[in-house]
Amino acid sequence: MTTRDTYRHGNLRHALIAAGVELARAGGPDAVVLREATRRAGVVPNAAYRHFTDRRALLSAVSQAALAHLARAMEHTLAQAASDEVNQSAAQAASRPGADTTSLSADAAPDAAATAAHARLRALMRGYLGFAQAEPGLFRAAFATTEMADTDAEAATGAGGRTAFRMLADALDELTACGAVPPERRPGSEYFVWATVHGMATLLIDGPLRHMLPTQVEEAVAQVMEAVGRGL
Amino acid sequence: MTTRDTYRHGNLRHALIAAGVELARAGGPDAVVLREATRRAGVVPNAAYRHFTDRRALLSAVSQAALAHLARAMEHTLAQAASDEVNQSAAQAASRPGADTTSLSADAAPDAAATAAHARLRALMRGYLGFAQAEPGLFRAAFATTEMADTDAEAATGAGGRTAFRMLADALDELTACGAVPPERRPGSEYFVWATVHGMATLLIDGPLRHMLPTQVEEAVAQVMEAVGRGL
DNA sequence: GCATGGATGTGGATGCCGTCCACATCTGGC
DNA sequence: GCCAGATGTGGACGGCATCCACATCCATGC
Repeated sequence: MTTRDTYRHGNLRHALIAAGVELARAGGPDAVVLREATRRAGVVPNAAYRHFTDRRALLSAVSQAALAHLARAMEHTLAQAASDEVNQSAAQAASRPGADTTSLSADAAPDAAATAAHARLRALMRGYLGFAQAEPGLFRAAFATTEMADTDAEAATGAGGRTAFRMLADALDELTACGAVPPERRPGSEYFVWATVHGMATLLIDGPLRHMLPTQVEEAVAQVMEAVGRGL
Repeated sequence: MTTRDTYRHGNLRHALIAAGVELARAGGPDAVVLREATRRAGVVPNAAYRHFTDRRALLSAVSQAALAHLARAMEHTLAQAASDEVNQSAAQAASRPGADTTSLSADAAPDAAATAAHARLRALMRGYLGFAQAEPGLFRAAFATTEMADTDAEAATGAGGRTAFRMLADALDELTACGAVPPERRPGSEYFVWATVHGMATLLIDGPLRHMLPTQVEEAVAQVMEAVGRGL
């Protein structure tokens, strides 16, 4: 379509990954077909082998990109929760005239920091689950590669430079720091949280909850998130 | 190898599923290749189409078989836990001479039933995770089909006629019956448990915990199971 | 006892896919 | 301005899923 005036400088690599992401979005990891990606990039199949040793290598790059999308979705819900918190605190302050609006944590209940940290963790879980539901193909592709240990690799991060897994871990650190989680339970707790949220995601997009009504889904998700909170 | 003296009577169907299970065991769902399965059954590729409309249909049947294997593994650990419990109770009774050995739940602590029910749930979770680790290819194949809602289908059960999911639900019912889980939290709690244990399984076989030492794995698993218990 | 029709397996072909090898072309550094 | 290495092209191979037409077999009904 658009003139490509040569693919030097590694443009083809990016074009192939972008095409692969679209394929994954529409059909999951199995739909990431090397020949189709090259076709969309307006190039002959073999050209891909100058940038990826394998189909698996292309899929792996697509997977990284998908993980980055996941991380961005979580950043988004996290930021949203933060602004909600500010608004809510402001409203509280407004309803209590004379309170100091600038020190948010000091004027609230003693464990305001803990509830805020809990809200952040919940926001991250919501972001994770929301992404899985909004982009099931991308979500599956993100975890399709057996070498998914690269969850913490370079290209799999959001705008803030953190991976999805890292964001969960950081939220747990915050919970521990403000005393909401006993320190002796902190190590390894990201596995619990990640496992639960990831399992819930697969339950929602591939499992028995697949065709539930949105309200029922919402209820099940809320219930699971509460159980996670109790389990920490 | 063995003479087949005709495949009438649907023998070929079973032969193909068996071959598919072996392929899945060795290489996961993608390794379930229709032509290879027919080759192993000593038959021409097209013969498969008399019994399965599709490659996907074959994979689906293999998936059911894999789910049955999972259910059997869980039945096994459950039975083991039951016998352990008997032995332990017997030992307790022996150390307390004069106690009645025949009524196990009556002579123990007030919540003996609850601890036993907890032990059963833990045994099921161990069975789930153990199967995933012992047979990762089969485990992945079990959940490869998008239509995995058939988790509660005919052929996916163990010897006792229950699916893996059902066994978890029954254990939760027992926990509720003996008061270990508040009744208002019971509905939907199987999603929490299943999600956590399933997510943990994928973490163990595909994720960052993949190359952990067995002792570390054991510790992480124990920790997650405790968190589940708290979360219920 | 035997014909017949539906179920089951065979043969051959098509089109897509991943991947390999040899060749063309472009481009940055000398 | 030339050359070497990087990049894209052309053509080919074997494997796969799937389709159509044909062969064979077995149970059923006469």
